[in-house]
Amino acid sequence: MAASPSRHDVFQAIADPTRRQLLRLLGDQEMSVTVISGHFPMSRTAVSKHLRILAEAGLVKGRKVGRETRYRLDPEPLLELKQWLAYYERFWENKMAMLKHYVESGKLDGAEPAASLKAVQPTKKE
Amino acid sequence: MAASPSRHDVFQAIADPTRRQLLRLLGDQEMSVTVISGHFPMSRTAVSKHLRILAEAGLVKGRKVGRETRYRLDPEPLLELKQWLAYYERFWENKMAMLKHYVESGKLDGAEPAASLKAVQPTKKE
DNA sequence: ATTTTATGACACCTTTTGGTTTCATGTCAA
DNA sequence: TTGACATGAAACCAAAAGGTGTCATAAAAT
Repeated sequence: MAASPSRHDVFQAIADPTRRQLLRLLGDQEMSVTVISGHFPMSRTAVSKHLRILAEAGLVKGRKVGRETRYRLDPEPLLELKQWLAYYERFWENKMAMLKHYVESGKLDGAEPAASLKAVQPTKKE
Repeated sequence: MAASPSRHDVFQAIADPTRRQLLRLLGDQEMSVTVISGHFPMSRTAVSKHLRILAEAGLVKGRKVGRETRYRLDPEPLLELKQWLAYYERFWENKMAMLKHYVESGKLDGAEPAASLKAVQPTKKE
């Protein structure tokens, strides 16, 4: 499935639900592959391959302890994601500003703001 | 390629580099499919399918204007990503705390902190 | 020394992805 | 009305993803 090192980036790595679960699991504690596999409804081999992909992305680190390999989370690569996401902050700000405007001008009633966000930017006919 | 509505989530949507470029592009301004395609080295149809996936994830909205469809960014679903990411803040804090400890104990010199983060948690032999 | 356990490497299979080209349809312009 | 343009849908394809089972090997336990 995976061949050359670091063929997977953070974005790909977190795209899979199983791998996101793995990250959650490994944040709490270091665990061996077999123990980790116990938490998933798939084969140990499959889990192992997910771990490999996460490792390629730098999101987990494996450490050999006798005959077992223990994996743990390394959150550092998530910073890239955080930075990528930061770019879009300004758009949220815009949305909030527009929402505020609409609310103040009485075009929106007191409906739950979060649900209203999607409708804030009007689909203006041209 | 895609059949049922909303078969793609945000994590999958942003996993592809082309789609991330699309988001960047559509943040600045609303654009028609043909114009968008001009920015990419692939066929218009291919771009159109990426747009579809982004739309399924709610990240872009399409609006028909005469014979063309103009797409624009909708950053709202990125909030889910932001929340997911927020969970890992505490790990960064831990890392920073550990880094601070190491620096103060003189085990790390004044080397660039960002580059040192990966080495902060020592691979302790058991 | 022998056996069991933990893991990674392989070979293999099916589905999904990302891309292509072609075609049908709706809209705009002459 | 006729023709050009914009787009989405469909059929097709190669490669990657996600899974399986088997096997080889190293370490532990008996």
